[in-house]
Amino acid sequence: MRKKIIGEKIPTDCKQHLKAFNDTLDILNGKWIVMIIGCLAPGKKQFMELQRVVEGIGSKMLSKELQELELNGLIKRSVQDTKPITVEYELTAYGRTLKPIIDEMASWGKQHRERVIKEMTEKNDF
Amino acid sequence: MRKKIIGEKIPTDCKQHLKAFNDTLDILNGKWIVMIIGCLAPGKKQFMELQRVVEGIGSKMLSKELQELELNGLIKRSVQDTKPITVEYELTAYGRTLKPIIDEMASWGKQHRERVIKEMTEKNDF
DNA sequence: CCGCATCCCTGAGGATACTG
DNA sequence: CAGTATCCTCAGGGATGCGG
Repeated sequence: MRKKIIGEKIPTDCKQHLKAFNDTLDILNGKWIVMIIGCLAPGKKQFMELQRVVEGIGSKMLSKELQELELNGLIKRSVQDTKPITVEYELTAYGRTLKPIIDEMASWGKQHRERVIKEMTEKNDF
Repeated sequence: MRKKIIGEKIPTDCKQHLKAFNDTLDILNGKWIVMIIGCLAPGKKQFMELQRVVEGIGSKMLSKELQELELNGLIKRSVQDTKPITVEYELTAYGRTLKPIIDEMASWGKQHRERVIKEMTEKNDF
């Protein structure tokens, strides 16, 4: 069975814009994806290191998300033939092109959170 | 039970950046959310109009997504006391602040799709 | 160390039917 | 017209255990 690289959420061919948006959304949508990207941003890391840093993720999910990222060309996997085999993951240049989007979303989310909290305290709604 | 406005995907308080990102992601994540926003962009619409334009969505989902959007202050709901009651939905100014993000994601997704397709045809991988 | 296989559970989302 | 209620499905994701 082929792996899904490009999502197919939209049934009718309405609005390419939408399809394109959903492609991006699908990629960023994994529960740990962005955290992994963030952890990989400073430099290459091994599987174990990632699992320790991302804390909370199981090996299954980590491996799965890494595969997805690799399929999409966002990270590079390289096997080192050390004693017990080790594997290094690193962000590709292409992977870094996601940063502006992630940052913008984070920025919007930050001000949104502040906005919501302000509203709540004003209305004394809790 | 209180409605969820701000997501709580991240357990430990690691990285505010991440939390902020996920707030935005949660909002945009509904299957129909962006399509609804897109349909509302040109101007106000009624429930039925939306359901017709978005085609494929059921009334349950539409109503649920609209409520979420309203809770987040992205759209405004106004009841008209016409013969059989009608309701109008419209994007708020705040809701429009999402446009840059949506556009950027769509743009990235578009070039990503092209990139993937190009790779596939090159490798003759299918 | 790096994963894959397996089982299980939860929640998003669809179908359908019903009210004001 | 504008929803709400109910039931059902299915894929995302967690826990655990095994093999190279």
